[in-house]
This record gives sequence, structure tokens and C-alpha cells, in this order.
Amino acid sequence: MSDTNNIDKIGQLLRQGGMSVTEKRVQILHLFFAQPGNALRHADIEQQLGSMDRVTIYRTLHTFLEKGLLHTIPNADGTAMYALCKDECHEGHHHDDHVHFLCSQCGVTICLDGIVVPQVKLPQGYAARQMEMVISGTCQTCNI
Amino acid sequence: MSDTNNIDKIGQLLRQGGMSVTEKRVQILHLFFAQPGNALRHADIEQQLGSMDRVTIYRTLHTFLEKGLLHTIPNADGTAMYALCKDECHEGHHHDDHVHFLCSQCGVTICLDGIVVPQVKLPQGYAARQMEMVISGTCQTCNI
DNA sequence: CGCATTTTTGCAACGTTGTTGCGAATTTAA
DNA sequence: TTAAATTCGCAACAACGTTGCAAAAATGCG
Repeated sequence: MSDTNNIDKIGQLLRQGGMSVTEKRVQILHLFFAQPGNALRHADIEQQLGSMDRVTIYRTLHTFLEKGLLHTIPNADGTAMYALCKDECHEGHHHDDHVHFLCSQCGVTICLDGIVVPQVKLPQGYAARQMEMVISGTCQTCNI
Repeated sequence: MSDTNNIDKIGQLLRQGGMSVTEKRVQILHLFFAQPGNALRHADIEQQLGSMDRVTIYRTLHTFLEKGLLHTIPNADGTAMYALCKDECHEGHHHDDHVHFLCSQCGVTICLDGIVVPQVKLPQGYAARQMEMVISGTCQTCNI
């Protein structure tokens, strides 16, 4: 996918979600589209966009979460990770039922979009609403 | 299990792991044995033990993690949760392959020791070392 | 038991992550 | 182009977690 195509798509996505199209939002969303499937932390974005204010990044990530553009990935180390949602996600109604993979060698977090979280039978009395599965190990690149 | 039995067991566990038996360690470990299966956050412990120093709690939790008495549960809200390990866990070699349940109503986190994380087939090139599965919804008590 | 050594604890200070309020700048709509 | 609404940057704050160091407690040994 070409860079200009991404930029067109980004403006469209923002307008579709009822958000105004600002420079900062485009910059942040562009980072996610540059490496689809890869999750980013606040610190990654801050580093790559150098001059952008910390608070703006936090607020933008929250906005994207609310509007269903991003989803979070639970992380043992306590820092929030964000990744692009697929088209089926809408405002307040996520479908991120895929497995996440965390490489313990290079640290990258990847959405395994093709792999759905398997069902489990809960004990009597428990009702499931959401399931999260994170597998850690070594990724394609680090395994060579 | 009676309270005195717990206290005996706690001293034994600490000595077995090569730790000295101190008042603070006994107090913290006792909290976990009081509600087996339930996970605790640093803040829970601080609240229940009122006078204990924050730093001592952090350091004790780390020690118990290292020695294989506790394991962590990844948590979307960013705060670390800790729960007792089963007997099969040893220093540096955890077997916490059970599913964790997080009640979104009362906030409690429970180890579902009977339910093992199901295997998933990863794409070519990925090697799994650890799997985490957290299901959120409503628990037994809140579902009545 | 009493004493020396090792370990643990509490305090203070610091770092990181994330949030809130508010005025200035930007975007949008008319 | 201009007015209203939204977003951005700065400052200040709060929560969570870590580190260094001196006092206190636990352990080991004669």
C-alpha cells in the first residue's frame, strides 16, 4: 500500500468517526498504518514523533480507542499497548477476538489476526463477556 | 483449613525457599492464604495491612515472585496483580497455565485452577514459551 | 544464651506513566 | 471571512514503582 493511499485513508477514517482531521491525529494514525499488525506504546509514539506533546498523544490514543480505531493489548509490564482494529470494529463495540503475540527477544507485539481465541468452558455461575489471550515467545524474525 | 495450620505452612514455605521468616513476610503471605485463588494488588495489601511500608510490600512481592510462591496476572488497567502458585511451581519455573477470571462488576480476580489454557496453532516461524488467558465477565457471586 | 554477621525494613528521594485545568492555536461550519 | 467548537501545549498533579542508605530484625555460631 502506498504512502499517499494511507494518508487518504486516514483522513477518511477520521471523518467517518466524526473526528476533525488534525495534523497530530494524522501523524499518530500514520504510524500505526506504517506497520499494520504491530502494537505501539505511548513511549514508541513519543520517540518517533519527537516534538509532539505527551498529553496530546495520550488524549489522541483515548479518542481512537473510543471511536473504535484502536484496541488495547493487556501487557504484563504495566504499560498500555495499542493496535489498529479491523474494519469490523465500531464505536464502543470491539471485535478484537484475535490472539496477541509478544516476542520476548525483540519486544515487538503483533496481532495474529488469523487466530481466534479458543472458547473455554467456565465453571457454573461464571459468565464471560470478553476473552484475552497473549502468547509470548520468539517471533518469526528472531527465530531465524 | 484452620488459621494456625496456615501459619505453620507459611513458615515452612518461607524456609523451603531459603527466605528468612520475618513478621512482614508472614503477614503478606497470610493474606494470600486467607482467600486462596483470589489475586491481590499492591494497593489491596497496603490497605489491609495499614501500617506496613509501601516499599516493603513491593520488595516482598518481588521476592515471592522470584521464589515461585506467587505469579502475576496481566491486567488491562496497568496495575500488577499477584496470586498464589500451586505446589508444582518452583523457583524460576512457573506452571501457571490456568485461566484467570476478572469480574467486571466486583473487580475480583480469580485463578481458575481447573481450567487449562487451550493450545493454539501459531503461524510458521513463531515459537510459544508462555500463554496467558484472561476472561472477564461476571463471577459466581455477582451473577446471583 | 549472647554476640557478630547477614538480611530485611523504613524513610527519603527520585523516575515513569498517566490525568486534569486552562488559555492559545487550530479546525470546522456558516 | 468570521464566529463557534474543538484540539493542542503547558503546568501542575496523582498513582505506581524503584533505589540508596541507615536502623532494626533475623540467623548462625561459639
